[in-house]
Amino acid sequence: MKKRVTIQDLAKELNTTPSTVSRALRDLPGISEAMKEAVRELAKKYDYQPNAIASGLRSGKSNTLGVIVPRVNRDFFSSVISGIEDVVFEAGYNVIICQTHDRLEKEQQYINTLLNGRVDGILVSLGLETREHCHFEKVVEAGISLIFFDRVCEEMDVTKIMIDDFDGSFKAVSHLVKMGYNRIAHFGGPDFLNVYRNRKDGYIRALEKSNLKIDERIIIQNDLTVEAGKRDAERLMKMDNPPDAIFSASDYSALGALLYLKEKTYEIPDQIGVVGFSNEKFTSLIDPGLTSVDQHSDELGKYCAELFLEEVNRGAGNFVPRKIILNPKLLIRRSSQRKVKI
Amino acid sequence: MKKRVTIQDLAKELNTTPSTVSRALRDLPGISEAMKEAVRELAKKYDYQPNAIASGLRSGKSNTLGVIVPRVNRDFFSSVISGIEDVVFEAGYNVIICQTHDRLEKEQQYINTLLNGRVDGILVSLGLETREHCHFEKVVEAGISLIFFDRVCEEMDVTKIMIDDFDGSFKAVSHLVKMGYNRIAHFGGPDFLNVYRNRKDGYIRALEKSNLKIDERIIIQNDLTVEAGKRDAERLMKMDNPPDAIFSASDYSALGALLYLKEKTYEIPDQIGVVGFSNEKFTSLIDPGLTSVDQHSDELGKYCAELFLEEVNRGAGNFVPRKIILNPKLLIRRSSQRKVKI
DNA sequence: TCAATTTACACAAACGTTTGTATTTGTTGG
DNA sequence: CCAACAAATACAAACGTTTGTGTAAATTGA
Repeated sequence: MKKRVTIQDLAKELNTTPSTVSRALRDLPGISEAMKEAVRELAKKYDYQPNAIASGLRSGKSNTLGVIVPRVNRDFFSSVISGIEDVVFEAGYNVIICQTHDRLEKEQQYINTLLNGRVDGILVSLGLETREHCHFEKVVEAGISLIFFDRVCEEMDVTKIMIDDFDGSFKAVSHLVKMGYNRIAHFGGPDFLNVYRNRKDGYIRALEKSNLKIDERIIIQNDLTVEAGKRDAERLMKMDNPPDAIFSASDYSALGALLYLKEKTYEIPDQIGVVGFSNEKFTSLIDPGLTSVDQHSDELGKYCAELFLEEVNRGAGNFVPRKIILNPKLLIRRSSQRKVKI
Repeated sequence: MKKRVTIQDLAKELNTTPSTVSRALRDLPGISEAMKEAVRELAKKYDYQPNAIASGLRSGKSNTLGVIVPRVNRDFFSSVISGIEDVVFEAGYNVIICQTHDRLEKEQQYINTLLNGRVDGILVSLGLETREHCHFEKVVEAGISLIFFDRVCEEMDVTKIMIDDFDGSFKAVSHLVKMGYNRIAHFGGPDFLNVYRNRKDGYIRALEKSNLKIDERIIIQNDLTVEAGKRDAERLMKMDNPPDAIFSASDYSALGALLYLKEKTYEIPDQIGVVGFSNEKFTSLIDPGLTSVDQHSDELGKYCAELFLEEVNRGAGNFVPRKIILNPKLLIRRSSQRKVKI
């Protein structure tokens, strides 16, 4: 086990001091070019690697960014993460990824761990259980930059970046209407999360605009899993007056519905249309292809990262929190393209 | 911006010293129960949070584990990561996830970053480009525990954990043979990676055992993407003597093949069978369902994590590197279940 | 030529812990 | 009652950087 060479070792060999070596390595002013060159050369010779921990302790900066998401195995989130990583890694930051599995407790735990680890910033997309936000207040109090994306905490005065869920829903439902569906059900998530409330509102607005009746009995709130989708599709289809289309706020419950409907040999899209949300990879692979709303996840991640970098570079005080809303895009696939309009 | 309370603040208020407080908090012997209680109480009162950076600097332990994978948006990897996280988080470790996107350069970069960040261990699954391993030697030299999973570096004398790719392939191909297919093509990856070499060997062995001819022309090496699958399926089907089944070392290229075949209206599985590898989520969603080999990804992640914990607890010297091989499981879906045996 | 300024470096403290050792206090046995 | 010992705590150094300040030498300007 090789002992790692430190700044002090370099200084000793050059008959100088750690401070000079440190400044030389970072190319700070006040050091002669000759000395800088000598330091760089020796550092290279010994393959000197700075101790990020020591540096972090002294400077108060860890060059690490924490990212908290419900789960990494959602294409949406893993794609956002890729976007974030691409940008911040270039700027010399590490990324710590934390999965809450939609559990509030995990979220709180991770916030603590990240604060203890002295990350320079935290990017969060809320879990399904999160209705309070005192754990996030701690982040702000600690002077650490906090940015929400997608599922945001609206009460907090920090930067948020999301997509226009209302608009995405509105487009999706308007498309269904245009295809001739006129009794459109909705699967939504908890109302306290911006994304699900807005998706529902967009759905309602689109119906209103088309003078279609809003029927609370076919607006269903569930946990947006495949299983919930199956279960609630069954419930809907067994009603006296079943819907002729389902617009789900999640691709997963849309998939559940689709699987149920296929099993029961409903004709999709002719008999019943299905539309999801998020443009998960599988939506283009299944049969029929599932119409969905793309959230520009990669772009969103990059944007998040850039905002974070700007915020840390400007210092907490000199940065005005902002809200950024990206326009989503409806991707029409076969599950909603009725050939025969009734 | 609230100043964080330190061990020294607590010591001052209790008229004692930092060392006593530190030991009290960690419940070390040599401190009276009364003092421990007082310290704990005050720590709670001020919501004292230990500075992990300072602790890491002094103790030489960062309580962080680095995980390097080709990409997080593969179900296999994201599931392994979940397994790892579940286990090590309980033990007080953080996880830093790094994506190489199968690029050697990224892999080397991340190794450096993790070493600088003084992680306590690194778990790696190799990228497709990795043929050398001096960047991993550095990890061992630094005395940091290194564990490979799935795509391992065979030359290195460290713990490796993988699935029995040979066996998985053998099972898959034997199944195809049993279903009556007798000209089975193979999509594989680079031979220098254990997983692809073994999958190919298993394929060959299964053919040999069934006295089927090995035809090099229908053993194809590509980059295992969907596109490659499409392209090479086309190539195969345009041969004079096309195969009646394709066994792919990756679900993605199997999917590509399947999409091409469906587009050309080949009957799957009757005219041609398709089998993939990894049991990606989409395999059960597409139509027809894609037969695939499950790698127990979650279990594998947990196992990795447990081995890491054992290794750090025992200290680098007192741990015998080992090789662990999990048995994979063939999941038979419709894409290979011929109703009519020819 | 000499004070004023600049340049290049050295010195030392600090970041918040952990840990080995010294010291104080209290307890025990002969 | 005092040496011997154990228990509880204090002291101080250390981890490897960064950074504010001090200081000598080199440079400048009149």
